[in-house]
Amino acid sequence: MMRRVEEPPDRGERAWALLLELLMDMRSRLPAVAATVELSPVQCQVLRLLEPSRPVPMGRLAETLGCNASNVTGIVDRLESRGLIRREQSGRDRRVRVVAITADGARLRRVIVRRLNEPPEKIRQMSPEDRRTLCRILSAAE
Amino acid sequence: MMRRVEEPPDRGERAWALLLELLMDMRSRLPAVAATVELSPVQCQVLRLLEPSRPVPMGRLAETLGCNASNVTGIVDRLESRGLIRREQSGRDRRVRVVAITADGARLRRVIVRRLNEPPEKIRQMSPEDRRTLCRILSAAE
DNA sequence: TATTGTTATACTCTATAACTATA
DNA sequence: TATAGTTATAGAGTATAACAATA
Repeated sequence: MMRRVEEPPDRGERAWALLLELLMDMRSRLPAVAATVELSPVQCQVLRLLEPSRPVPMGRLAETLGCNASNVTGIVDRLESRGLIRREQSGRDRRVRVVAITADGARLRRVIVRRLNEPPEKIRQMSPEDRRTLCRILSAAE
Repeated sequence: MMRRVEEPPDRGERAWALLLELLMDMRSRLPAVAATVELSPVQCQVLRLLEPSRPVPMGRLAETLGCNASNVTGIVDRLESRGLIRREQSGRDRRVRVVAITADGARLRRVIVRRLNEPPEKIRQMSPEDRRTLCRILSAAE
């Protein structure tokens, strides 16, 4: 039986395995950055998700974080008690509450985003051409 | 002043920003897979780190997980009480304890690895050529 | 009736500090 | 003295189930 050596059957397993490795390596990055601003990893993640002037409903936060809705209550409580975010009423549906970032929150958010965006060693060591190619592929995958 | 439009100054920020987006998206993947085998995310991660016949010292686990050594005690306690791993003495230095995976642990580990390795939608949708290129670039970055 | 967010509960993760046993 | 791992403690994250307000 012939084996096609040049192109083994693959639905993306190998590409994903390599990305997964990177993901696992980077798993301690968010906690590390969060610690520099005295936030927990999830709190940091929520702040990052809240673009200024773009309030997000609690339910959607739970979805994005992949956690139970009841947790969001506590996470938002703690961020709100530090004045970084604010709960607001959403127009139509009076059951829905949205979370908006405050001025203080936005300032801290900029610090967080800047630190998270600092590319790790592995990326910096790539050739400019590989980086461009990587950008093209990942942009297309959005 | 001339601006080089084709190649803006960049130490990998954009490539990293795109990867970071993907990684943040994938952040709920480990918890999801962990839940299917009734483990916590860290417990799942530890099991994944423990290749059969390759015991790992507690201290190195703490390092890899990016957490305090005292946490590893509890995490290892819970995995050990379920018979998935075993603490053993390390040869030379009698202060060091290594963690080895059991037969039961190895069986569960295979399930975990198989589920984690299932590539997500974004990867599957890439063209075979893009996937090959991605593999090449990421492999080189190891 | 179904849905959004909250509360109560129980367990896990986390860092800090103090401890033990080795080195 | 320094290091590897443990214990105690306190705060945060997590899921489940029961609940209030609204749809």
